[in-house]
Amino acid sequence: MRISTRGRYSLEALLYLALLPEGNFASTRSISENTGISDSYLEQLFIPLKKAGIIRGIRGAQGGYLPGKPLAQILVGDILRAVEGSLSPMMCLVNEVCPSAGECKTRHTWAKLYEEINGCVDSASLADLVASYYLMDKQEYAI
Amino acid sequence: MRISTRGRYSLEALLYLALLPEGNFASTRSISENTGISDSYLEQLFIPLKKAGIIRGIRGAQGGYLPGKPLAQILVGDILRAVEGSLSPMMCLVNEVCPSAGECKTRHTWAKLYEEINGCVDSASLADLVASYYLMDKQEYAI
DNA sequence: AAATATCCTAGTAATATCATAGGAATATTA
DNA sequence: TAATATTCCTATGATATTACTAGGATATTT
Repeated sequence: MRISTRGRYSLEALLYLALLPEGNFASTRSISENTGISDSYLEQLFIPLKKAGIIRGIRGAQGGYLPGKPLAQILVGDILRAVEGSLSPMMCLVNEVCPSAGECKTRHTWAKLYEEINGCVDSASLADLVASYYLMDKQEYAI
Repeated sequence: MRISTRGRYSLEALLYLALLPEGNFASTRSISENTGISDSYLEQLFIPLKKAGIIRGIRGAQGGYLPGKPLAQILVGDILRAVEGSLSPMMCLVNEVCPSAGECKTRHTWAKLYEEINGCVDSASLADLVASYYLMDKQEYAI
């Protein structure tokens, strides 16, 4: 029941981009230096993130990446699903083809958990994370 | 972000035991025949479930397994945690030793998700699953 | 043209998952 | 008491997933 490093690194990298001054961008190299995430691994993660419109790449020398849309429109769940695939606790809920869905005694349990997970990760946007980062800096912050 | 077959099989097997007439028990062999789960794999899963008091084993010929306490006291979360370990989406929340917990910008996100997951799986007991199984049988049941 | 990036694909090492196998201990039954 | 059926326990192997690394093509800036 873990979020892999793909999801963790992606969220950390995106928060890094989100904290840049509006309109600025950063290369994988500089993100790597500031976050400790391998830059070649970051490149790999950025492919699906770009495809999902979550980041935008600027090619060529002095290029880099920046958020692909307003921070309030980028949900934590969007980032995680882009790099991790569906957050369903059970594959049978994703492949809509499960033949025994009708008589499955546990399907409801998984379906509810699936909803809760999506609801939770979709309840916060990057804008929210940025806002609570500034709060965190000013006052003592307990988890 | 998946529950593995350990969790899935365990819940299915326990629901099977829960649906037996009060006080009855079943061998891994018969559970296997009725659920399609490999019996040697079931045996493996039953070790931690027994340790957690969720099931009780009766040794010898004509032995078997039965729920270890009243169904209302066996939460879905108890079963899953027994065989899967912590349901935390991020290991750093479990090892309380994360050195950068203080300045971690994403910890709150994971902590909240962790709470939601535990809250969800702990909101239903085996007694609840049994009850909704009988409902499911009587009326047409949409997920 | 040289340098610096993104972009894209392949490969590899480590880890986790999903079992299977075999045997010891224990209880029942004949 | 012997045979049988079962839990109990450990080890091992196969497969899948994760977590990277490497290298080169393409684009842009200087």
